[in-house]
Amino acid sequence: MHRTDLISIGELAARTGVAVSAIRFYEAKGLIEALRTRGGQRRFLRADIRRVSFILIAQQMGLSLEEIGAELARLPAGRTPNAADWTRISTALRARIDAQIAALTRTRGLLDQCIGCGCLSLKKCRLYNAQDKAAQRGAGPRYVLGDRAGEIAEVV
Amino acid sequence: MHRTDLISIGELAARTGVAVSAIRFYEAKGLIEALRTRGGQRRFLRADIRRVSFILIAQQMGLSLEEIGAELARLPAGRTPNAADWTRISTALRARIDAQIAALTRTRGLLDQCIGCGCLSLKKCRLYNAQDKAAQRGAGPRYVLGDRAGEIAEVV
DNA sequence: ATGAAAGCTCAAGTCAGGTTTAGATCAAGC
DNA sequence: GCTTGATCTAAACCTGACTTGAGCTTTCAT
Repeated sequence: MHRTDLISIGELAARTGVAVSAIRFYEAKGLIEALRTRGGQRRFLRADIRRVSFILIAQQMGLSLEEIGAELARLPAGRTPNAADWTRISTALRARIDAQIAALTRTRGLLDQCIGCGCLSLKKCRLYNAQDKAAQRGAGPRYVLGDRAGEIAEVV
Repeated sequence: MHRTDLISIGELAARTGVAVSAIRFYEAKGLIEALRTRGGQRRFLRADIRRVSFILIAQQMGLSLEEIGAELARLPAGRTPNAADWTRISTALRARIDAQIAALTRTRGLLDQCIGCGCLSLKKCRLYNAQDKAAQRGAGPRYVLGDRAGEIAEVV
């Protein structure tokens, strides 16, 4: 069986469902590494499919690329994450999800009290004042609006 | 009682805990409106404190500024949201939060199955596939990883 | 040997939700 | 009247996670 050990960026992209540009981006960020052909094209190891998979899954769990990079960097010498690594990391992720769910549930409870109250007063509103915001992930910067709540003075 | 009807941007900022720059930003986005002094400085109605409060709370519930703007625009002639509006909107928000919690709970269940599995195979991984992130490039409905998944999952 | 497809680099653009900066002007207390 | 602090505008900058474009080069099947 002839199947080469090295795959092109296009193949890596196709097999992971990630755009070619994203793979270059990950490489630039140091999340993955590539060998080069004489002509300068990238060649990846098959194991990198797994590595990219790891990135995607971890990302879905809410880790930033930076955090993912930190996890990957912790592995010995460019090793691809294996089962043991995944267990360690996914266990940590579970805690994270638990916290997110708890925060949302708390918010929902407050919202229930708010429905029909209509106070819309920052001073009184327990919903607003609840410290835990729903930790939703998405595109763009999330500016944590932090501890300014103390400054909020009397509202109309 | 002398208390002016109109407040400066600084006072609005202080009373809502929002930065002055953010208030100008909201105005630019059409979320709030300001009168002007002869000299060109903004003057807000006291009711705008409530309006900004609405923005903050809705934001906390996960609405984007665009969505918030749409809600505000729906109110008659620059009116500030009142109790009835809030009830309507917060009821909708509750559904949204319910959905978020449901999604997270589902993910957590999958993660539990994943912990210790360590497959990291995009083809098999129900966690990843749950998110339904299909690869839309090129020909073929390759569900990522394609035919060589066995090879890839072999690390386990 | 050739022509299309895929790849390369580097710079810049995108979106959200703002903040920062610069230089000028306004409002108000003494 | 003067000074000080608040405000003004416009534009640039920020993070994160990428994408897009321009202009060339490499690879591969025929």
